[in-house]
Amino acid sequence: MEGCPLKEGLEEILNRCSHLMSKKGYHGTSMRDLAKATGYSLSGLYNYFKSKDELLFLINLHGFSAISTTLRGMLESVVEPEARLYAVIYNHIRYFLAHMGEMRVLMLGTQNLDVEKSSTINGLKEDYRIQVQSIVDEVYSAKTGKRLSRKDLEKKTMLLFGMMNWVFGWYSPRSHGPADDLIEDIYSLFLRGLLVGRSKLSEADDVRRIYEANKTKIFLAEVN
Amino acid sequence: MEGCPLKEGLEEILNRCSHLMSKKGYHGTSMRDLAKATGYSLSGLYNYFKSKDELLFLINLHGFSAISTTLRGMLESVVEPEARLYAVIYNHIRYFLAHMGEMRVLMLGTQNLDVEKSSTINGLKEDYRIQVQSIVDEVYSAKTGKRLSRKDLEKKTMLLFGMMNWVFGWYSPRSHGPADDLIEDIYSLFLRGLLVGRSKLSEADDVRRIYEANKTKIFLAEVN
DNA sequence: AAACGCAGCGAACGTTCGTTCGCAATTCCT
DNA sequence: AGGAATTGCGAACGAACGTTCGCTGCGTTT
Repeated sequence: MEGCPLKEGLEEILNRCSHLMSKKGYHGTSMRDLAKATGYSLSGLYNYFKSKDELLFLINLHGFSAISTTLRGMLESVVEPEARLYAVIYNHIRYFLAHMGEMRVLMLGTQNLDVEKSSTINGLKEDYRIQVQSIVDEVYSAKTGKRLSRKDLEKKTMLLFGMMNWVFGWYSPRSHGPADDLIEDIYSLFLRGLLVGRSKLSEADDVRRIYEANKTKIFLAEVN
Repeated sequence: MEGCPLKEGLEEILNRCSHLMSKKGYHGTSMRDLAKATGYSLSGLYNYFKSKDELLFLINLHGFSAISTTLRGMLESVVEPEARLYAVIYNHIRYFLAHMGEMRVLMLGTQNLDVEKSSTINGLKEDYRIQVQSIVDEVYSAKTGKRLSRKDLEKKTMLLFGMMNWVFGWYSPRSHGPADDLIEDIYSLFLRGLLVGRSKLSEADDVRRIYEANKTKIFLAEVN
């Protein structure tokens, strides 16, 4: 993947804009808000991107390129399958925490973009997913000698992404300890859970029956 | 928790509105869009809620009350710690999949609501989290004889929520198989990962160093 | 039968939205 | 030095926003 540096000043603008958008959402953040937050005038912003859509596109482009590129760089120097999995998680969480606003915007999706822009982003997203997925594949094969089906591989990988992406919603170093510990938690939980086979629960059928029986009685909590 | 039925017709309105909002976001969905989707006129909608804010509040209120209530109901009939954990996951995923739009809106958060409304919602959210967390506590104690620290307990619980909440972004029965299998995947991965202790990786320090060395070289992908 | 309250609507309100335009200042290239 | 491109801004545009108003039916109560 080729690279080109960002226009002078644009990266800082993207940062501040992501930060705002991550709180209020794309439509909830106005160009006037963005102007105020970046220190530019409303019309002055249009020297850096030619529409609000393009701003969202640039944030997504920058984010996915960056996290994918740093991962690729790391993997060049790491060979052990387990260490490669660790590197994936380390890179993702570290980048995530250092760029909360940006990553939050990426998570909100690109439904607002036109087809061309959003398929460019989807391509990058897919590339990154494949990178991570192939590491999961590697580590599973190396440790068990068996191979996961594509369906299972995809599912496990997505569970890993779930754990990693959800941290934005709850993690604070102050109450949950250093990020490196969090990374090790995710690594341990995922790796152990991945390698140990599926565990059947004998009461599973009972649970299902109980759910079906209960699900009709749904009420709205009374709010005085 | 007391309950009261919803105003006639409101539940259907909430459903359709959540569905729209889950795609475009709160600010991205206009009252005119909602009117069109529900079949009411723009002004007619105001007979069911007195502002767009209140609509978002009602969706959140209904969602969190429902999932929390169904869980409470299930847990009354399930005693084995492992089965209780299974019930938590089963309930969450099943409800999630049956109410994708609503749940997606809940995930987007309540930053747009005033302080009173959003703290009501945060209370419900917290209640639900505590329910789940105490089950994780139970199952860990029962199987290991030890007790997790509050910090660790919170972290593990949040990793579970991450796996469960992220499904909205990728799961489709057609390509990933039946929901019951997904539920068992999450259950197995989480339970095994939870019970097996932390696994130290000897190369962890190397990975950290490599990340630090690489992270300065970030470029924007070239987009012809 | 009269009075009332409720569900529903079209039209309009004031505001805010994303974007454009014309023009000044600065920087860059030759 | 001088023209061209870039960076910046205030003012204004039409469109879309959430909400309100006054009115029409309609079912229920008195």
